[in-house]
Amino acid sequence: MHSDTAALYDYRKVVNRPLSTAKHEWDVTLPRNTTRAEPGLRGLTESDRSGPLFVRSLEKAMQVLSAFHHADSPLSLSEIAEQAGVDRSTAQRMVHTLRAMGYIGRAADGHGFVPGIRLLDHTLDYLRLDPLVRRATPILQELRKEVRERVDLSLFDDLRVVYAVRLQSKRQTFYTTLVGHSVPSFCSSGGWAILSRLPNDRVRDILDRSDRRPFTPHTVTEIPEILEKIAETSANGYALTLNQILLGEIAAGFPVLDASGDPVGAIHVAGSLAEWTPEDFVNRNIPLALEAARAISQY
Amino acid sequence: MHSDTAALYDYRKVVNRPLSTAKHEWDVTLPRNTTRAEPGLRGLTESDRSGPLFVRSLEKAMQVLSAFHHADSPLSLSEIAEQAGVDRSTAQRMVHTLRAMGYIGRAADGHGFVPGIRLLDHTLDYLRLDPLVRRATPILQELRKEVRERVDLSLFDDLRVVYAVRLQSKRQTFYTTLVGHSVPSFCSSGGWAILSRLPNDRVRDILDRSDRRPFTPHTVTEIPEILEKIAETSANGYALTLNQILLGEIAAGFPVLDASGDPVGAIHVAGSLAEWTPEDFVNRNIPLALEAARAISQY
DNA sequence: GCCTTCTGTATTGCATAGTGATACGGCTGC
DNA sequence: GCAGCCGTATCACTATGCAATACAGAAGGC
Repeated sequence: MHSDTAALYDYRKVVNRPLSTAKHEWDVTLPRNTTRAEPGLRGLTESDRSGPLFVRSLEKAMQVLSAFHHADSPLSLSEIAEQAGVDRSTAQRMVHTLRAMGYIGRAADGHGFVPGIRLLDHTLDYLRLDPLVRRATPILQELRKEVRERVDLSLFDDLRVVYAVRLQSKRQTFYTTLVGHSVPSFCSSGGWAILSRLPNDRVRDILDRSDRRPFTPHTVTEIPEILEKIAETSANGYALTLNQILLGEIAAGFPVLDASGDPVGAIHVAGSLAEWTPEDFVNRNIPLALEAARAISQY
Repeated sequence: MHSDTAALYDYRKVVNRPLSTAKHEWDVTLPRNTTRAEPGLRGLTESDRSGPLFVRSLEKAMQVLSAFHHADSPLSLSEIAEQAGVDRSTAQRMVHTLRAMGYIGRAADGHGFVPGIRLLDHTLDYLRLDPLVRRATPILQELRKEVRERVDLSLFDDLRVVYAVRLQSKRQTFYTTLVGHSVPSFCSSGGWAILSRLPNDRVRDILDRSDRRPFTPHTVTEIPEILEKIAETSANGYALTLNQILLGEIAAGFPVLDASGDPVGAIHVAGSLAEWTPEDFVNRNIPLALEAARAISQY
């Protein structure tokens, strides 16, 4: 975990963060800031960024691709330029090149651009090569057979956790099926599970830097309260969240550790409060999931 | 569908295709060439590639990222350089930059590089913004409730179809859960379903350009026979494959059409020949899936 | 033990490759 | 009809990315 702190990059400085404008179908089923979590702060400072090894045109290209992070429909060239913080000419060249390679496509109606299917090839590479995903997948499938609820694997990425493997239950919303979706560490069951295995100062640092806007009226946003929850999690060996990200959702998170005992991800079981009392949910699902999390961990 | 044929790019000319060396766990459960399908031929010719709008450094960067397509473990800089067809210095600069942005990470043991988690952000963008994925997800979930087998949505990409939504059954292998996985059009149920809605010369062209190596002893590889299967598919309105990609697998594929009637993807139902006779499989699952495919189509 | 061969990282002068202002024709909507 | 977008095309300038080369540390052979 400490290995990569040298190469850091705060991409948020260069990618503008416009307010998300809710207007599409799933916005009514999910609080509109569900996609809010941002990629991990990597804080490569100006010094590294101006180093002779840093390829600025590539940086711009990735900013162009990232313009879609805040989009909810196809983007025009000017919109891409604006979102990416580059001028129209640069956007034009980058889009042209990315399009030639399949990383950007045209929208179905011919107006505007959308992410290209070739991106999914890299998704596969990531999932295939990640040792955690490799190890977890069969175990998660076993677990899913026993507990008939949603089961996920999420990966720790600083202020957020990113869903990498998703096994569905019958009740689903759009976002709860998508790989790549992420939620903040500070208020998710996976986040608490991971934070509970991190040193205190690291936890403080993460909470301090987190954008702690609530997802539901019940989202815990005050640091003392979060710390309390994390302490509970630490004592129990798992995290239990009610109504934190989604109203009516109950979720349990279990830390997954690497060989040196550092948390690298979490597995989750999530159900509906309409079907479960918290007690039943815990009694029924926790033991199996705990066992699964231990089996995946290498510590 | 015909809109984007101007921007073409044959990335295979620049990315070497080494033989895949099987040695990891899932290679024993799957034929080793299951990942063989290559990203769609986009054949941007030298003319476009040397145009003043084409950013060569970006091309090299993406080739570097694509080096992982043929990897089954972390890659060293030299390996990346070799796979990507660039010199070590270029690989160094690209890796440095991509790493700073989170698109490449170090392997857990500190030796070599692996794809970075930030790639999953773009996965999410792709899935969120693709109209087909949006429309299909809830319908696929409905369908999954009825037929208790594996249900997928795949997207047409020239010589291959790419899995974008995957709803599991109890019996699973590693690859059958991963988004981004792709299989050739010429021998998959989704591929046949799509080809059955394409004009004849287009089908011929695709078959001619396909690398038609068999996946199993039963894979249909001869063009006349494939054409026959496609004709059947066309007559039935769905494709039925036995042992084509995976031994013991039976799969049905259903074309999904866009507003102008062109096929843009397919949905699948897949089961095990150990549990189903083909007749039962057809009788039990086809009607529901056909209806689902129609509901997703916009034609 | 030493020697070879890998790793990943760092430096530097040169010219090419990317830059960005500016222009154009084709839509859409007022 | 004009205004304002869209995506595309051109071109002179110089900043930017290039590739050869050098380096320290780890791994592996013998």
